Amino acid sequence: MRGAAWVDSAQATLAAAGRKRGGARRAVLELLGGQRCALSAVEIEDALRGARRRPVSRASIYRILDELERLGLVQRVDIGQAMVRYERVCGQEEHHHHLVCDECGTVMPFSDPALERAISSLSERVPLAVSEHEIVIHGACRDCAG
Amino acid sequence: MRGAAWVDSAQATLAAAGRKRGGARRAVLELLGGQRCALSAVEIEDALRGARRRPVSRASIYRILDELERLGLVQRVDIGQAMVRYERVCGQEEHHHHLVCDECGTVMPFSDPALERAISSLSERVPLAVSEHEIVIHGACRDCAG
DNA sequence: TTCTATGCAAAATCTTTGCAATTAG
DNA sequence: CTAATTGCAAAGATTTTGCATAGAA
Repeated sequence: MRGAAWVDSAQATLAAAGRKRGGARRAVLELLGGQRCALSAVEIEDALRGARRRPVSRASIYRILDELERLGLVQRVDIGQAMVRYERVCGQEEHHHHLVCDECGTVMPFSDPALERAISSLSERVPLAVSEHEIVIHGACRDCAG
Repeated sequence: MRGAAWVDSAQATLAAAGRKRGGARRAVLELLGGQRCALSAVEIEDALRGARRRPVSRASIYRILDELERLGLVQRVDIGQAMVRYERVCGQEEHHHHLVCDECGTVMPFSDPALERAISSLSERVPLAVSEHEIVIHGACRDCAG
């Protein structure tokens, strides 16, 4: 699913849930739609204030992200720094995990079929009704490793 | 490595780094030594105040955890809730990951050789000098799933 | 004595909530 | 008109820092 398609589908889901269309939420949706990887609330606020987009107050950003998460349109990603990040959910075809550079904080996506197989086989043998999983690989990126 | 052995080895590492022995740090070390899985700073504070242990101020807990992490004696574990947890590092033989119940917040350890193989093979093909990895599986525990 | 360790209080972050004003349907 | 949306400000929660005192070597 491309970003624009995700925005449309998100708007439809929101409408079906009885929500109205506000400018703040639209700005957040469009930003996330153009994003490949996870952003924190603060990064979203800065991005919306910086560019030619509509500035959105931080409280609204948190409320909007919370609602999008409840509707399954974005997912929380915990990759450290005691901060929550969110990224859009696009179904299996874009399922991925994260590489984090502990030096500069850069986050990159990756995916690996063998890893997914190992996880899904494991999920059946675990004392938990598994809903999702998250893999974070830490290290030094090429720039920082020198 | 058992908990007591880890405490001793941690004390030795601290001494080698020129640190002196304070009561607050000792209490934190002994608590972590007896722990199988990750604790947050607040959980550590509560545990130390509650039991017959020595109460330690929160600021000291953060400073101590930070130092232990720099010395490689504990590692941060980011399992969500926008909160950092720490657990002792015991070498490969106790390497594990985490199951998190999103309902009640319970955290359980697990390990899986197939998963580790997939990760280590992946680590060589990734644009990052990998230092560690973290896997979190979310879901509902048996109590909460009903 | 000298440098580390610690507690307390204040500051800095990140996140949530209450309330009033605005806006979509 | 009615309910959802939003911003602002205040409250909460987690983490960090400054400073003075206590403690170990």
